[in-house]
Amino acid sequence: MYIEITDDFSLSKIAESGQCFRAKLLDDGVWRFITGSNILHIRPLAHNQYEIDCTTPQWRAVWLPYFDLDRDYSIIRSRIGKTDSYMKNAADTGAGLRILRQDPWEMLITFIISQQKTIPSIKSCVEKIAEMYGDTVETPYGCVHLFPSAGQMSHITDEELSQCKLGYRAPYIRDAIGKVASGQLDLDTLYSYDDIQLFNALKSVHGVGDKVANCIALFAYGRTSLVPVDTWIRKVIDGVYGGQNPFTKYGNDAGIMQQYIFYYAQHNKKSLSEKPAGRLF
DNA sequence: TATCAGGGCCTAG
DNA sequence: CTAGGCCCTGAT
Repeated sequence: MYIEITDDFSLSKIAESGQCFRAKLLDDGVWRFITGSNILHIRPLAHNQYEIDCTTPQWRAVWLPYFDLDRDYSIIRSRIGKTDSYMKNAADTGAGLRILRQDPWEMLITFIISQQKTIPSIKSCVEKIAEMYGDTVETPYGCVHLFPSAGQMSHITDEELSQCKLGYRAPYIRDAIGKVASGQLDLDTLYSYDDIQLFNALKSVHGVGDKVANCIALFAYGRTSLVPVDTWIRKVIDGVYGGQNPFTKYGNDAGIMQQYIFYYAQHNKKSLSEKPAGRLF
């Protein structure tokens, strides 16, 4: 079926944004996204039109919230003040990015893995886990491995875990599996928690620190006021903004600004030597 | 071939 | 509170 999306929406930028690691460009300009047991094939056409291979109820129930399409990102971008020129450049460059609402279990495991790894390395780990333990689904574009549930992963042996190239993170993953599979940590109930409660609950898992907890809260639970500070964001805060956090003043949009800047800094390293708004110095 | 840094976190002191 | 170690991969 066909749909129209008029707000900011770039599949390539979303796929390269460092928040999802399994999105893939297939043949014929078709993108594939996976979340939980849902698989979407989507092809951009002209005039904001997209061809998709799911039903209207599936689109509304799963993919519309997944892509955060009820939020108007172009308005959010337009509210960036002229005094914050670096932020404005980042948002102009990153226009089309969206904060995804992804599966919490997959994000918990994925962002534990992410520490001290490059994005290509994270992708290969996640893909390996899906191949080894996830359900297999046949699609017109080939077979897809879903990300395994905590229950499915609870049977993994230590030897199998080490095959996934997790390194020192293996015991962290083991702890996450144990807590979630046993019900000690119920990721669904966390939706009803406020930001602080959610943050603390996530940090109860071994290997989940401030940065990873913020990533899960932002990229799974849609907590857009939270800002994960990784090495790139750190470079921008220190090098461009003189150590002064530029995100807090954006309130509920702070996490979205973080995503524009992460994308901008990663794809345009020269930007790290840009001058910010003159008023800041 | 060698070296470095990577969407950090834990532990020891 | 801070420094050091960590398991491995992709990039240079």
